[in-house]
Amino acid sequence: MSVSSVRGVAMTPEQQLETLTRGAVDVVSREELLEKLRRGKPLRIKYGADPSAPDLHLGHSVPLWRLRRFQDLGHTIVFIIGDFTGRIGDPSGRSRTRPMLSEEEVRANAATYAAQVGKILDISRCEIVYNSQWFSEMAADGLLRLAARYTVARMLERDDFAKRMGAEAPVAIVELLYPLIQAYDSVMVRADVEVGGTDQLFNMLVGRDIMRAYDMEPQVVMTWPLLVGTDGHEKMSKSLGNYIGVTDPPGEMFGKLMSIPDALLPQYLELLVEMPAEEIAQLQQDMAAGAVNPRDIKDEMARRIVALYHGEEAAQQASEEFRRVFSQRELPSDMPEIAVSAGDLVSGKIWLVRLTTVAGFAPSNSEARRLIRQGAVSINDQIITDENAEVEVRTGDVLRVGKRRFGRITVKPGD
RNA sequence: GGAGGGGUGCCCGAGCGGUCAAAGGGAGCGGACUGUAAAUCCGCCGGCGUACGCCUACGCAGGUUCGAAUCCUGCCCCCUCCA
Repeated sequence: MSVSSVRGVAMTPEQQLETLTRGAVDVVSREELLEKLRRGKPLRIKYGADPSAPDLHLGHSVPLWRLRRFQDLGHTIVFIIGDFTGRIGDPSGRSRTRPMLSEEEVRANAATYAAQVGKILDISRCEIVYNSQWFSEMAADGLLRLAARYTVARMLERDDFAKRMGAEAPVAIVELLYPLIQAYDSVMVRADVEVGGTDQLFNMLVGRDIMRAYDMEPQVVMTWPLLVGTDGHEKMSKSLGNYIGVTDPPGEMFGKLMSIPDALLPQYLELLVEMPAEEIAQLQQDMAAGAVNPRDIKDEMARRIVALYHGEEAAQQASEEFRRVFSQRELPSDMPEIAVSAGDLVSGKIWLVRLTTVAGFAPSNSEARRLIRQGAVSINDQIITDENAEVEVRTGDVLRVGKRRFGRITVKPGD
């Protein structure tokens, strides 16, 4: 068997280089990568995972799909679960200390993580290692020896340290250590290549220096752009709430993809469905000229992306459902049930504010009142704006709040 | 160790004894317009069952005062400069 074949088609090292680096922002360096490929042995490709946030989103998927190319070419993906750092608790983010994770939590998160990564990579062919394996045994002298290999000045060059210092925001000592920790991982797994988002460039480059300091051949570093989130401005991240999770149900994934600003389309087409640059350029022209409706491009793209994670059929359904609910303003075919206890009804009626909060469509009565006053709440398409309204409900009635919150009421016998 | 600056709502930021649930901006939410796009416009934006009422809130804990985000004391935390 050949290490350099895709579906049986042999590739020369030069062709591999071409495939593997397509769309990359940084490759440090192409020459070194080519050299490694020429040796004809499977390369070890490192990818670091944070065990505190096991929710994979499309932003993560960008480097992961590139790892998939490596895997298809017979190379070995090495996943490092950063449980050591996760257990210490990273005080960065300046507002609150991240919670420390117990060993069980880390394991559970890692398992979730692996399951999600499995949607993109063949996980059975990946090596999964925990960095606590070596760090929990490293004594203070080992850490000091590692720290001695790097200088403060070089560490402070890092963009976000510089920015935070400038903004008078705190930078904890351990944060300076993080790049070293990550770099040492590269030493321990004997990485040939490390890939990540452009925000990881600095850390990964430190990896090269540290590997040299430990007399190893430095890893090749490759970065891909950070995907911008659904808000159209910030990078996709869970904490900003602008993310599309790979485990989002088809309908939700589809809807989120449809709601991205048009300006994001070229980037999404390139990074998520790997549309060739010429095609993207052509589409942009057509859109500018009004020859195609961006909505249709989005629909096509959303279908392709949903299909990657949920299959063709689910993708097709999501598209049709979307059209039905949002274009034609019909009711969704599937709505969550709102259970109302008969005991909550007074002669068949319930306070609308209460109904809204019970349904989970508003976090507080005050919020529910606001929504009602603003005309966002309807029952069976009847908008009700009286916040004091007592409404009659029967099983089967549909409560709607805003554009996208729907529920079908079920009256349960109760005390 | 010394000197100085600062901690306000999800974020930024004004307020510096009453008229403060706290200006302004951002984010978010709702409505209009649409393609669940962008832009724009209007409205909302701590909680409490129906309330010119009550509770919670301006780092934490006390105090002064009829009354404190605003003054005083102690503590915690951040930043800058010097050592």
